Parts: sequence; structure tokens; C-alpha cells
Amino acid sequence: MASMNEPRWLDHDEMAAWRGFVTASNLLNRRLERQLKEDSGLSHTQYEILVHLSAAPAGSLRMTELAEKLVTSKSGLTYQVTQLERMGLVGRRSCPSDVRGVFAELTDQGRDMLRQAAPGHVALVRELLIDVLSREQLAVLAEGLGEVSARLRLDDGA
Amino acid sequence: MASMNEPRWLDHDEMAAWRGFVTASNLLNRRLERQLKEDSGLSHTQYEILVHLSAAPAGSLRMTELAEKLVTSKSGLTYQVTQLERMGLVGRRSCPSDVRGVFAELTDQGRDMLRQAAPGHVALVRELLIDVLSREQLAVLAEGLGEVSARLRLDDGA
DNA sequence: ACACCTTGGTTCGAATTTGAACAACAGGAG
DNA sequence: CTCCTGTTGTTCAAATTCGAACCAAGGTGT
Repeated sequence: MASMNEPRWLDHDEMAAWRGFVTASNLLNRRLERQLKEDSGLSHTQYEILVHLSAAPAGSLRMTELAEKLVTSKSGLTYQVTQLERMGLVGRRSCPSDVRGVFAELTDQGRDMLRQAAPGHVALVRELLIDVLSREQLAVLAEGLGEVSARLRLDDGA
Repeated sequence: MASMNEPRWLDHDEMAAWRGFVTASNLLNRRLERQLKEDSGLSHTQYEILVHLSAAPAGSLRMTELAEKLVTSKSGLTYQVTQLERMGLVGRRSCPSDVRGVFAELTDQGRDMLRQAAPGHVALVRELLIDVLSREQLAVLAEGLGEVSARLRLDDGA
């Protein structure tokens, strides 16, 4: 049948792009993970939770919404929020309009932690990625990967 | 002191590039993981192990070398190779020149599995990433992230 | 009010990942 | 040869991750 044609393999350039993406992603994650853990005792995931909460209107977000922003599973988020709660960086508050709803909310201590951890993290992201690339390269990255993400979000929700 | 200046935060474009990178990476990983698991019963990591072995001279690589290519921990690789061994896809062979050395080696069954799994995987990578981007965008991605990876490899070994 | 299907979060068990500690060996300086 | 240092791969415990099952509650149509 026609649909079982030989697949279109990746040519040299395409493969280079794909390998570069995967490799850079893994290397970066490892490095950032290490830095954050040593510097602030946070995992990258935990740090990102603080960031997203801090950026949200009242420093709080519904669990599901937060999970989507983080691109993680609901159960994974439940676990990490519990960890952060034990550290006193995040609190849970129930939603007035929906009894089932739970807000994760940044505590003052959580805000302080973020203030303390952010500079080192940002500096490293800059050193390892941002400052390595030109303005044009960054623009292409934002544009291209933004589109990729958008499409993924779409048929993921579908 | 001068070194404790206000850190250089990321401006709008830089942030867009960084968020796009992280988000796309997470979304892609999730999606590929799901596809491979459903389609072939392999994790992305396991699939990558097969790929790297298949690309290697004799279908075999030293554990340490393989771990570096995969960008994973040595212990993590030990675990996964054991799993693949149980599935009959990979074998271990000791190194003639170094008693400590261990070669991970692709079995015939492993080669078959890769042949079976590759088309679906490649098709998805193409659909979600490669075909979404233009030739120019891909070139920038390969070039830029290649450089990023290269630098990371350097001071990682240092 | 009632049955019904979707949502929001948590719980549970299984699989995976990591760094540290370890044991055995390689490679070279003296 | 002998000591010393760096490698190699594994083992171990602890932390994390995921999906499936689950419960409770929302919202809808009748």
C-alpha cells in the first residue's frame, strides 16, 4: 500500500538540527540542575514552579493550570508542590468558586528564595545559551520553537 | 563589590527564546516518549541507545563512551543496558584490551527492533519539529545549538 | 430532582534517574 | 617492581516521574 512507503529519513542538515536540539537540551538541563541544587537546594522543576507562581497575578495558580505551564503531569506537580510546601516556599489554598480547586500560592519565604536563586540561574542560562547566540539566532529560536510549541499544545489538547 | 551588581536579566526576546526552548523540549519529549512506548514498547532513552549503537562501527560501544553520547549518568546507562539486555536487544561483551571495559553491543534482534521502531519515530520528529521549520531556521538551530553543545561539553569535561 | 459525562487533584505502584561509595584495574613516575 | 593517581563499570539508597485508578464535585440535559 502507498502509506507504507519508505519513510522520509532525515538528511544531514535535518539530523544536525535534531541532534543539536536533543543534545543541547540534555546538557543544559544537567548543568542547570546541578547549579540550582548546589546553589539553592532546588531542583530545576521546583525553581520553575516558583517562577511561574511569581509571574502569576496573585502569586498563585490553579494546580492544573500550573501543570500545563510547566509541561508536566498532574501527579508530578502534586508531588513537587508537596515538597515545596514542606520547605515552606509554597502553600495550598482552596478555591472559593470551586470546592475541588486548589491554588498553589507563593509564600513570602518562597519569594525570598526565588530572589536569592534567580541571579545565579539567570547568569548561567545567559552564559551557556543566550550569550552564545547572536540576536538573530535568538530571534529564530524564539520564533521557530514558539511555533513548534504552539502546535504541540494544540493537538495535545485535542 | 563590583561582582555583585544587579544581574543582567533576560529581556523580552531573550526570555522568549529561553522559554520556547524549554517548553518545546518538554513537550517534544513527552510526545515522543508516548509514541515510542505505545508503538514499540521502548522509552526514548532506550531508543537512543539502539540508535547510537547502530551508528557505531561494530554496533558496539564502550559504556562510558555511550553514556557521553547519550548525555546521561553512568549508573543510568548501566540500568538501561540491563533492561535492554533482558529484552534481548543488546548484549554485553568484555573488552579485550581492558579487563574493566564493557562493550554494549546491538543484537540482531535489537537491529530488527530499531528497523521497526525508527520509521514511526522519525515521522513524528519530522511532523512536530523538522517540517514545522524552514530550511533556514533548521540551519540556525543546528549551527547555534551545535555551538552551545560544544561549549557545554568543554567545561563539563574540565 | 435525576442520571450522565466531564473536571480537578490526589493516591498508588512501577519504572527510571541520579550522585556517592565502591572495587578492580590501568598507566605512569620514581 | 611499587606506589599513586585516574578510570571503568556497578551497586546502592533516595528522589523523582509517570499513567492509571480513583473520588468528589461541577455542569448539562431531561
